[in-house]
Amino acid sequence: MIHSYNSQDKALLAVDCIIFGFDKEELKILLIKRDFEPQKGKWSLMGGFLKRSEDLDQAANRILHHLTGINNVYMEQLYSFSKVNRDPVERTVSVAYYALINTEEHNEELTQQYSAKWFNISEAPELIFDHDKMVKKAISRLRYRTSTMPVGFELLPQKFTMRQLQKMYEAILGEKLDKRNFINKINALDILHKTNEKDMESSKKGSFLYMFDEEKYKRKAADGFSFKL
Amino acid sequence: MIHSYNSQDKALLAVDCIIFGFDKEELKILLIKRDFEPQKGKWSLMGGFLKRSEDLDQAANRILHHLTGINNVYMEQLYSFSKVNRDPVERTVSVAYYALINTEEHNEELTQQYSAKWFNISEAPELIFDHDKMVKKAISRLRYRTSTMPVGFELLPQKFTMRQLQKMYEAILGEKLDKRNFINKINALDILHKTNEKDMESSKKGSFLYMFDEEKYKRKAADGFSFKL
DNA sequence: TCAAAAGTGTTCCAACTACACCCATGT
DNA sequence: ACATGGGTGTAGTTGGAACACTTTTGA
Repeated sequence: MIHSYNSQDKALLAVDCIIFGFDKEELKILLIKRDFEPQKGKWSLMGGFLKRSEDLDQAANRILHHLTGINNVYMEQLYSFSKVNRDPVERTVSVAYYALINTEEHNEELTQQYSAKWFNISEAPELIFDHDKMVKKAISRLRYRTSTMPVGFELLPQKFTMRQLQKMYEAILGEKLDKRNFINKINALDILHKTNEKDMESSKKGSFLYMFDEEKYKRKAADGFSFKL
Repeated sequence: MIHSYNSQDKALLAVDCIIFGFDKEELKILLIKRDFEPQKGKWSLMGGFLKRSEDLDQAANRILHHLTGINNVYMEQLYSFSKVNRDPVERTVSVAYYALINTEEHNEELTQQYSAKWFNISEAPELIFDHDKMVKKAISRLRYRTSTMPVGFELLPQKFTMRQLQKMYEAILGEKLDKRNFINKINALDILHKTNEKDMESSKKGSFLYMFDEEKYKRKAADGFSFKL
């Protein structure tokens, strides 16, 4: 049994980010066309390598920022993928992170300055390496998180309608929800603030805009959410 | 933006295992006295380094087997810990795994051949590095898993009493459960087989022994458990 | 006047909780 | 005979699910 540190194999440590967005109807992921070998030209998650001077959370944020200009978003470590030949060039272990971002705020820059593109979850192309597995796992984690805390305000603009919120949950969960039950439950949580503005784009009648109330949220969060739609 | 693989930093990849056991009354973890520097002599999780020829799951199993003689147990990847100075000797990222094992089957060998020792969760000594954080995270994952599938048959001997099962859940969840409600819920799941043997050790009357029914379980598992105590 | 989305409550049923007494046996 | 843990059922409450009509207004 040899325990000396320097007789051990080392590996490259990559970080790959699954970036979720939501755009009125569909849950989306952000992909880039890989501009280096191997698999140049194929679609890929946002990825990079861990540096000696940073931890994984920092690396994930740096990589996201670097490839998209985005900063300060919700990110969470997902899982580490380590099949021996997952990357054909080098032995690489990849730690996957997922993030939730608001597509409206971040659309232009992304698609223009960076060669990133949003894809509907259901229409995404095949990805390199084991990235498809990562996405699958991220979706299931996102669904779980849904029942744990009121996820996904990160995915919407600051002001949003009940209908948008509902559609977002439907997109995440992959099922239709009842309109009245949904509103009742959301209201029961008591973490929204109803503005007196209306969004006139989606209908003739117009629908009220709501905002997420951080104060109320924090008070609730203290004694632990549990939350089912 | 440099993408060449060989200009990247490499890191040591460690695997640390949180081994849970259950012994009549208390949830336990298995620790070893570290026999090499740094922090020689302090208590530690079971750990080792990833080899070039194996993936993380394999490494976790190898390490567990190597340090305890145990094979074929339930293990699951938990989280990767990566603070820059978490290990003072080398930049090391550690992937934590947790396992559930039956203490009765594995007690002798462990404490004798290997210098491993079981500690009650509440009485465990302070551990090296960030291992305490790992344990905390593992417990919360274990609690979650409890509501997802009938966890913890791994922790009991093949035949067990209702009371043992209940105590195990109480130990995991850290709260008392109502005897009658507990039995009703377990029976509603319909995954146990009642033998006609009795365990005479715990009481004068003796209590029936149950077994986990894998067939029934598999049929249920197909359409997704959801399970609350 | 019609089409399209917004808004709004009630009833029913299933699931969870709380709760107390008798039984079998060894000492 | 008594002390110890084993075993059993019900009533009340709560939370989730199903469900349909009226309102507003732009075209």
